[in-house]
Amino acid sequence: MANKLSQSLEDYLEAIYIIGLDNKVVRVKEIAGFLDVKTPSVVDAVNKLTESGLVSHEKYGYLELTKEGSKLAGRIYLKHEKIYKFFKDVLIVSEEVSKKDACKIEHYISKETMDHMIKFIRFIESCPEGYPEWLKHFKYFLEHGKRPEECRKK
Amino acid sequence: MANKLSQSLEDYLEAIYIIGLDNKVVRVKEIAGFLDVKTPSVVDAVNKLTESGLVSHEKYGYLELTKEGSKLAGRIYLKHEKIYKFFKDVLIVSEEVSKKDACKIEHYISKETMDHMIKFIRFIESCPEGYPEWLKHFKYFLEHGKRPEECRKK
DNA sequence: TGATATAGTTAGGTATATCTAACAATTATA
DNA sequence: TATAATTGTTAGATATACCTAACTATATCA
Repeated sequence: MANKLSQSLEDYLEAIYIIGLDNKVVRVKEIAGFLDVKTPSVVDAVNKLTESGLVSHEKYGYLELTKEGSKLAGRIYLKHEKIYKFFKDVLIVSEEVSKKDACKIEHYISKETMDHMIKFIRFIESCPEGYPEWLKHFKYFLEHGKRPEECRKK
Repeated sequence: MANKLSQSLEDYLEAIYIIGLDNKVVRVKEIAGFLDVKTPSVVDAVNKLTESGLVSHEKYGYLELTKEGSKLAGRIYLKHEKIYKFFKDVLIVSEEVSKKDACKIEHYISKETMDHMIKFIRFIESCPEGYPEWLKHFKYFLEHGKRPEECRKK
């Protein structure tokens, strides 16, 4: 049914989803604030999403995701969360930058790469020793530009 | 001097750089083939890059990167290479998909994340035991959906 | 060297995604 | 409840990045 969305439309859809998560009513103005655009841009985008059957919206009223829209938005948001987590917890990137990069990259990463990123996180979390030694070493490597002694002399 | 380029213009600049790497003469038609667009699109883009001082191009003649253009293109290409390598060698993603994703993501990744990715690769390569045990385990985890025995019983 | 093939350019069109300014509907309040 | 404030919409402009079709320059070779 719904064709592939542009980056921009994915952003609008995701914004509606995220605003809705806080049990907030979703309005055009909210979305504009969230995405830092003006309201006519939101109206345009929402019209397109409505035509695609992803959003329902009566004029001057509130906005809601359809079942299909919600499913798709959820999938986009999940990607966002996982990429964010990967950058922050594996690559030890600052929260702020991890978030910013995830916002962009979520639109472009393929299924396979996403899948492997998720499995990498799961791999780390399944470490029987808790936080993996090697990841501690990577942290050290980042901070000091070299491996810790215990590691190098092996 | 040169303002930040759009994704599209970065792609054109990088294409010129890559075609040039093979000691090939760079022509409009080559670029069109490389990026899978038509020649008028290339002409448009090249005009913009010329105006920005990144490319020199006499009408109906060959194309060359200026010093500045070459430097910038090299930086973009380096990102591409590193992201590709990270996906392929760390996340064990197929070559094809790693390449495709790197092509997109190179335009959006921030300095910090890029830097940490590069350091992660360097971290792995500096492993005193050669190919790290934990990375072998991740490979196993990917293939079997669980950690290898030796790892779990610890 | 003149005809033809190839490559490059120009002109003009389409789609997306933004904006401002003007206007309309809804909501809040004096 | 009439008026003002807020929110949403429409109309029309701009910029990017493509495209096709028509045209022009350059290169090839008969």
